[in-house]
Amino acid sequence: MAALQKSIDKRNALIEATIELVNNDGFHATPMSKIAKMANVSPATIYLYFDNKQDLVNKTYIEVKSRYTAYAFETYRETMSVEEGFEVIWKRIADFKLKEVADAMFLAQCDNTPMIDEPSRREGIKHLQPLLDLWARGKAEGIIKPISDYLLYAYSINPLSFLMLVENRGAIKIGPQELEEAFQAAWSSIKINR
Amino acid sequence: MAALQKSIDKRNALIEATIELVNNDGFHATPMSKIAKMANVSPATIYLYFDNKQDLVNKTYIEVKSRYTAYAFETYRETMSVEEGFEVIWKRIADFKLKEVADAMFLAQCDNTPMIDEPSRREGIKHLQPLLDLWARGKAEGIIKPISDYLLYAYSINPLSFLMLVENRGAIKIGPQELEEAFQAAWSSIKINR
Amino acid sequence: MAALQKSIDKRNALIEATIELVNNDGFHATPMSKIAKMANVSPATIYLYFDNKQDLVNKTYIEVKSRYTAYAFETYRETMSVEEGFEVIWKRIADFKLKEVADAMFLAQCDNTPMIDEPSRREGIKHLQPLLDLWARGKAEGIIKPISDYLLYAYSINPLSFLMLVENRGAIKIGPQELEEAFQAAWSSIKINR
Amino acid sequence: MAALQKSIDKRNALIEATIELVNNDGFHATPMSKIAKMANVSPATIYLYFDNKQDLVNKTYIEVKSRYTAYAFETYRETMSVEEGFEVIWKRIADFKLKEVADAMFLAQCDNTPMIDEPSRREGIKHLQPLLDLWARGKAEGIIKPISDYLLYAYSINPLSFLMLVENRGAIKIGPQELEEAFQAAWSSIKINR
DNA sequence: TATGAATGAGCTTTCATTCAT
DNA sequence: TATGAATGAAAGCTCATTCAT
Repeated sequence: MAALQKSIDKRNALIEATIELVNNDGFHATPMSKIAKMANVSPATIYLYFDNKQDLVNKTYIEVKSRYTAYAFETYRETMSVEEGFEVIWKRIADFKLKEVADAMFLAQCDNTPMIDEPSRREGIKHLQPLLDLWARGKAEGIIKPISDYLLYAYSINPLSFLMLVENRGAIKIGPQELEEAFQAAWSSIKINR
Repeated sequence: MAALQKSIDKRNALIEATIELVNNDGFHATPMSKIAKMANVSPATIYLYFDNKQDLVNKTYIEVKSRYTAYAFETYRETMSVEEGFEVIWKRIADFKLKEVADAMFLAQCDNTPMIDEPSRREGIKHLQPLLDLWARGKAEGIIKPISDYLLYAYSINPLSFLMLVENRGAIKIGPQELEEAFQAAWSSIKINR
Repeated sequence: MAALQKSIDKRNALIEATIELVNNDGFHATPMSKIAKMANVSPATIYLYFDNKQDLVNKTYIEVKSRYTAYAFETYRETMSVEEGFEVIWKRIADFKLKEVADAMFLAQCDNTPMIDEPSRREGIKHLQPLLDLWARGKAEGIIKPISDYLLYAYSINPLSFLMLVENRGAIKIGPQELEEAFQAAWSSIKINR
Repeated sequence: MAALQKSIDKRNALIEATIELVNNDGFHATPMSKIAKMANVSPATIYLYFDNKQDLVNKTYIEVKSRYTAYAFETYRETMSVEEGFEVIWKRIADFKLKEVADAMFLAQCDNTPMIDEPSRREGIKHLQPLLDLWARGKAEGIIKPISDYLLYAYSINPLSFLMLVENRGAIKIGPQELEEAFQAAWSSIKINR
């Protein structure tokens, strides 16, 4: 039990170190030895938990992506109306991107870079299903535009990544008002106008 | 004259090789020797045109970014109405992102990664001014929402990068219809509803 | 214990390889890879023991210089008379320079070249103090000329470096007779004539 | 004539640049391109005057060595007595080493380093003959010790190189008094005591 | 004679990975 | 399970030298 916990702790420490270092320097500029040092283990120990560097970063990606989706859907219930459901999910996602900055930046880098392999990428999207279901419901009810889910995502969810990045580079501050404006922009872009 | 042209050709070949290889493998996974080989020069020759690898990628970024903005604004005239102007610019940008795929992917990687240094990043944004001016006009005329330019960009322009990426990974095909839908989503998100 | 010994052995092998190769080819003409090969380690292993090439040569210098002074003063006792003391030290130095040829040549190159950094140079001279003390005593007793220690060194000790070099280039042979002549010349140049 | 002069000027500029740069950085740390730049010529031009880098430094050595000996013997006449002759030559050499610092440092580096090839080294000593002749005369007259010329050189001439070096590193200042003391030490070491 | 552009070879150093313990 | 020492391979970069002009 204690031994198992220690193992889990080490694995976690490695994942966290990977996130922080890759965020600062990028994947290839981050040596395994540095990750090991930050996680307080020997470089050789990494290979007890992961096959190689690519595997480490793939697994880190999947882990972070699943934290992201878990957070996104935690308060959402399928009984909610489409409008309410979307707002609940959207605000959780915004929350995550603005508060869990390290995780969010890591995902942004993974998603725009050839650093993650395809299988892991696919694994990462899996858990987005509840949002797709909500959209399907919204389309059926004539509330959401009948367009590709990718378009819906591009216009309602993805802008949050961009906003998180520029806030992080110090260009803007996203307060409650900006958040509300952002939500209105997101909703405007995908809802059907009557 | 011929000598000067040959120099320009070599510099260009290096820039193009950098774009293609960084797109495929990422910045750090692309060795200078590979760039040299693809540009048909010796590794040492790169250093006649650029100070070092960082300088090469910075200059490539600035070059690509300026191609992008030049293309974006080529058919836009300040005499156009806000609606017309935005549509013209938006469609040129969409065109660029979907046709000049290599350039667009390169920019996406640069913008989401710590691979470009700050001065070059700032240099890169400079040429976006006409769009900001148009938005200012639109806000004054009560056509565009009075919100931060970053928000406007996040919702009306940036989604195109995401769409380009997923199209490139083979997930979707952006045809004329999807483009029109995307434009409507973009415009909906930033225009004021009456 | 055995591991520690192996570490020390490797470090020593690297130091000895550095001396030999720098003697033959000079500092900059000696690649790290050649040093590694001669010490029977991988090039990367050098960097476990030394920060970089400059550090390797600095540390080698300090090591050799301290062997030199240790040898020079080993049989000297402060209870000896000035004459006896000087003769004892001088002959030990001569011994060292003529027998430990590799070490002596290495020092000659370091001392006449910008290849060692200043801090290491200063560190290297530290241990010459007993000779300076002996000279101070000699001056106080009216046996040694009251002139700068640098002058005393230039005329009584430094010529041995020159003789070692020319013997090594095959121009002369320093036998017992030449050594005695050299000692007389050294002593003549610094003692006060009555 | 003017063309010839220009050629000679370029050759000289290259020699002088070599001396200065090798003094500062050492032979191998001095790139041909830097020498070319300092001499205000193209790198390719060096190869019109010298076969390669080794040849350049060899020829520079010979040139500097011959300046040195020319200076040393300029005021000496074979009609002078041994004592007077030695003093005249010694003081000229001291003058040279303390005033033509760049030349003297360059020679010190060449003489203690494997950077000059053997033929050039031999060529360099040739012109020392008048001093050897003087010593032969001194030995015949019972004024100079009947010992190897190398020993005489080691004790009477070579110390000046050491003194020049330490003065140059800022450790001492060689004024008229120190010079006289040095001369006395030199003379003491080689003259026969009666 | 003189050049600037070009380069192949080789340098120092780093790093993902392994291995003896 | 855990490690620190070790390394082969490869990276970025430099430089003596050449070549087209």
